[in-house]
Amino acid sequence: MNAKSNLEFALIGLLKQKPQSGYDLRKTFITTAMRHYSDSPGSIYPALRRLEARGWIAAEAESPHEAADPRKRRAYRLTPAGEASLVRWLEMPVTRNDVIFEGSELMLRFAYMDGNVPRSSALRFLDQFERELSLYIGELRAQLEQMSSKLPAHTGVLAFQSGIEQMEAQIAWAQKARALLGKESS
Amino acid sequence: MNAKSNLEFALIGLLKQKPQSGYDLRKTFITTAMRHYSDSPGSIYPALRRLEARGWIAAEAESPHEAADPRKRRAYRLTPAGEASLVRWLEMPVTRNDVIFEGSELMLRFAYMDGNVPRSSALRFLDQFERELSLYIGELRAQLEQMSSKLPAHTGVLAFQSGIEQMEAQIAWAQKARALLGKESS
DNA sequence: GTGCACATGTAATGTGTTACATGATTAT
DNA sequence: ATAATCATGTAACACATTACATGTGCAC
Repeated sequence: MNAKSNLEFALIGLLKQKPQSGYDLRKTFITTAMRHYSDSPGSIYPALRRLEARGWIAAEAESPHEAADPRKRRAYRLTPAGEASLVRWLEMPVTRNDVIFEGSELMLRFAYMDGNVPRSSALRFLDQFERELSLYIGELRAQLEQMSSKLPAHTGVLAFQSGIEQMEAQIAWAQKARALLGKESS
Repeated sequence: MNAKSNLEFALIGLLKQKPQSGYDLRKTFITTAMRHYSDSPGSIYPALRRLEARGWIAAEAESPHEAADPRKRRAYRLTPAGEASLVRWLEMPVTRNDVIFEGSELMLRFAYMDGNVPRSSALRFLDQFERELSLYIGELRAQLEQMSSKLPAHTGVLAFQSGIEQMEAQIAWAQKARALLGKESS
C-alpha cells in the first residue's frame, strides 16, 4: 500500500498537473530542476506499472477498443485514489526523522502543495519543519562543542559545520517562506 | 574495482582511523553524526566482505592458528591497497556532477582529508567545490527567473529557492573554511 | 533510405532494508 | 537463571542502474 520511494510521488505529482506519458515524465526529470529523480527507463516504466497496479494512475485509452499496442505512446492520468493518496502524503506531519533523513522528500512535498492542499497546510508544514530542524540543530551544536574541544579545526569538524549551516539556511528559508505565504493569504 | 557506494568509503575512512569490528562501525553510524550511513547489519557486513574480497581491508587474526569462529568478534584493518584507494578517492577532482548529485559524498571526502592527504589537497577541493557550485547556481538562478515570471510565489518556486539558498550556504561555508585552512598552514 | 528523435520495454546486476537466526558475554 | 547486550550473519524483497532490444515517424 505504501509508496516509499520519492520517485513514485514525484511521478504522481507531475501527473496531477497534467496527464503525461512515461517519456514526457522522463524529459521533465532530465531537463528541469527535478534532476534528482532518475531519468532512466529502467526505473520510470516499472514505477508507472506499480502505480497502475495499485490503482493510483490509469492509462488513457486512445480508442476504446484497440487492445493496447505496447509500443505506442501511452499517457497516464491520476485516478481519484491516486489524488487521495497524493493529498494524504502532502498532509503528513513533518517528523524529526524527516528533517534528518528525508530532506529532499520534504521539499518535494512542499513544492507540490500548491493547488492540492489548502494554504494552511503549507503554513503548518513550515512551522513543523522549522521546529524539528531547530531541535535537531541544537543537538548537533552540542556535539560540535564536544568535537571541537578535543580536536583543532580539522576538516572533520568543518564538514560537520557545513551540515549545520545548511540547516540554518533551511530555517531562514522557512521563516521567509512563511512570511510570504502568510501575507498573501490575507 | 570501483566502490561506488558511499558506505564503503565511509567504512574504510573509519578503519583508517583505527582498526575496528563491524559492530564498532555500526555503533558509530548509529550514535554519531554519520547517521546517514546505514546502521543495519544487512548492509555493513556484506560491505565489509566486499572490501575484504577486494583486498582493501583484512581481518586481524586473533591467534594465528585457530580457524576463524564466525561468531567471534572480528576486527578489520586497512591494507596498503585500501589506504591507496582511500587517498585516490580523496584526491578526486570535484566535478559539476558531484555538486549536483553527490553532495553528501563530497562532505564525507572532505571530512576524511585530515591526516590522509596534504593540506593543499583540501584547499584545492574547496576551490573546485566553490567554482562548480557557483557555475551551477548561476544556471539555477536563470531557471528561477523564468519560473517566477510565469507564476506567482507558489510553493514550487519557494522549494526551488530553498535549493539555491542551501547551495549559497555551502559557498559561504567553503570560503570560510578556505580562509581557516589557509591561515593555519602559514 | 539513412539517421535521429520518439517511445516503451526487458534483463542482469548490485545494493540497501527488513526481519530473522545464532550464540557469547555480562549484569541482575 | 534469565534477560540484555554484544557480535555476526543470512534470506527475501524492493528498487535503481546499466545496457540492450524494439519499433515508429520525421527530416534531409
